[in-house]
Amino acid sequence: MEDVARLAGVSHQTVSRVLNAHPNVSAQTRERVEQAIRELGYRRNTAARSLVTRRSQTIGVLGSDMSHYGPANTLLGVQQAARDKGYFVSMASLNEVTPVAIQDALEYFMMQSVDGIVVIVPHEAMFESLSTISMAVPLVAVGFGVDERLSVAAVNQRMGASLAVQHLVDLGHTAIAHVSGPPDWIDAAARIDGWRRTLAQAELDDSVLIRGNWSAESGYRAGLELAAAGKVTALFAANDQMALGALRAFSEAGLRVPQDISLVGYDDQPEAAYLVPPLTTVNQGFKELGARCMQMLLFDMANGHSGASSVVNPRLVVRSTTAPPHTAR
Amino acid sequence: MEDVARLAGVSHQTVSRVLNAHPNVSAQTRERVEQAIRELGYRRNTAARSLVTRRSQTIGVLGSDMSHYGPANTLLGVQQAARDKGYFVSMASLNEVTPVAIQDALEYFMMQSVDGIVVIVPHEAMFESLSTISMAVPLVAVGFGVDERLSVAAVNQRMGASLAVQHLVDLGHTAIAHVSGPPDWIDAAARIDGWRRTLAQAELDDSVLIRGNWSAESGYRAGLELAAAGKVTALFAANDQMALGALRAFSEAGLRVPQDISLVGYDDQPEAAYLVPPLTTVNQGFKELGARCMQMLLFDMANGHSGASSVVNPRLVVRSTTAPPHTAR
DNA sequence: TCCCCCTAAGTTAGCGCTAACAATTAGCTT
DNA sequence: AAGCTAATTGTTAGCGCTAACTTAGGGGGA
Repeated sequence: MEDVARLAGVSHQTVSRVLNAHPNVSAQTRERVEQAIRELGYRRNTAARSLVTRRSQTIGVLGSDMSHYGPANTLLGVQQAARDKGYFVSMASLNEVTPVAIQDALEYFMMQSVDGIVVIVPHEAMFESLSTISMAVPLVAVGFGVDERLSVAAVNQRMGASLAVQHLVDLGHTAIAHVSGPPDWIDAAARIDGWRRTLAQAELDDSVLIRGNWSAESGYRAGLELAAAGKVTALFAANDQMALGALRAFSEAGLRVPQDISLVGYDDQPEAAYLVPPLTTVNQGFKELGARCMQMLLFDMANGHSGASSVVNPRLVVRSTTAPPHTAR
Repeated sequence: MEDVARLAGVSHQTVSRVLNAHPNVSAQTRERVEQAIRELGYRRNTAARSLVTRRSQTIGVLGSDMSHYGPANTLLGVQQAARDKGYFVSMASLNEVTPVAIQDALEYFMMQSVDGIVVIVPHEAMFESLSTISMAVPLVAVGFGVDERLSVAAVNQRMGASLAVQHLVDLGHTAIAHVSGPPDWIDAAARIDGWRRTLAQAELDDSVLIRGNWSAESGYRAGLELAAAGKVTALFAANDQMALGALRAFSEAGLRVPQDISLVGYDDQPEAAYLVPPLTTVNQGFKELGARCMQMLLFDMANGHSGASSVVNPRLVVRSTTAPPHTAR
């Protein structure tokens, strides 16, 4: 910085002011300094800066199940939003969701003196751990229910499920099944709940619930089961992969989609538009979720813990796997 | 640190010595200091430490395609290894593999003054970009071929493919097909090559190559195609998902696995053991890969750029989808 | 016994930056 | 024209740590 100052013929403090966009620098000086910075390829030393400002410009992201579409994309969304806001992202991932592992990971972030933490661990167990821990830095949890002890950013899963189911109801379906994710996943539970409530509101039967595990395989098995029973005209799958499995099962069983049975997925994975037929599904907007996370975290970092929540509304994407029941060819 | 020193009745430098495991501290003093640290819950300030030592204890991990099994698990492996070695992990992910995006991400890491960089971008295009860039900090690339300009840690994909194909050859198969990944992925190309070479060595035909895209869907289509043609008795799929798709296609086509057709996957994803029948596949050892990455990076960080390479050998996991051709029931 | 050396501490300086304050200049107002 | 304000720049101190140097106390060999 001293070198830059010398080259620009100013003091190091003026260079600092230029870098921090301080208002009281004349346009001419600013230009000279910027020129010198470019010329020398100067980069500010983060450590020195952190030492005096007492912020690291780093946020910690704690994750688990990163091989799944939801968590992986939430991480990407948060990462992108953080980078856009000038923050660095440090990550730690949990192999197992236990209090000890969580504690360790948080300790690791404290050692790094992160300015804030985002938690992407979509299990009920995490919520319990988190709500008993008192944190030294702001923390935003992704996907949990509203709770004043925690700042939360989430996609409204119940609404997403409602959107899907209501769409089927509106088309005239009266027997609508659901293949769910593992119920210890918060999102899976919320989607089951949304499915159930929407059916209740329409005074329809909610007895056909099949427990899946997110895999195409489990969707396939569910599809086979439903085709054999022949009791429903529509299926709401808790993710696109299970929908894909079901699609195959239906085709094997000689059921045409959507003429004989309608199908709605969840996630709007890129391939959803390219299935045959293209899958009606629910888009969760992970970019938006990531941006909201950062926004909340920045707010909490500025004003202290808020316990607020920010809910992103999912969007139904209607493609070709849904139609009124028993459509003539 | 001053507080700790006061409580332990020593100078702050002695505290520093204890924290850095300096030899010239008496056991008794060390104990007193450690006690004081525990009592006060003291944590060393990373920024101050970085400022004087000129290292950030942070490595940057540049990734892409994090929704795929390989990249995601490599990231996890590197992350774990880094944490074990006392390093923090900063991540940046690429939405598109272009020189500009790569340059931006590397610049971002330089701003953070990372001590080293790991690149997990399994595309040919990345290799070209990287080998023209000269880096200010050590960089280890994952999965590229050996090249003295780059330090590389990789799984020996050709060997993995060989293991799979040789296993089929040893069982007596003479017509062995391959469903590959997209050929701009380095791993996909290497597996094709391994398949081809092993067949050549056994003087077998390598004409049945089907280009897949990693998805179960593409494996399914390949399976259908092969079943219809009826020319091969074995299929080597470039990942487990495609193997899964093929498995279903074979079953639809009335082909029994392994009696009528043998199948080998690649990746050894957790679910591979639970397919029906359990899938013979190739295990890549991402933990080991991550550890090797860190080991090389640490070496390069200590001794300057090495251009060395470290190759992890994959392991064939024989389960139930492979058998000699045309086995009687 | 004396001196030297080795061990276990303490003291000092400075890493590169920003905040707070001080100083200078220019531009008004009266 | 004196005096005041505002805008711009410079000077100084210190963030919390480690490296390098300094000091104080014991042994052990001559």
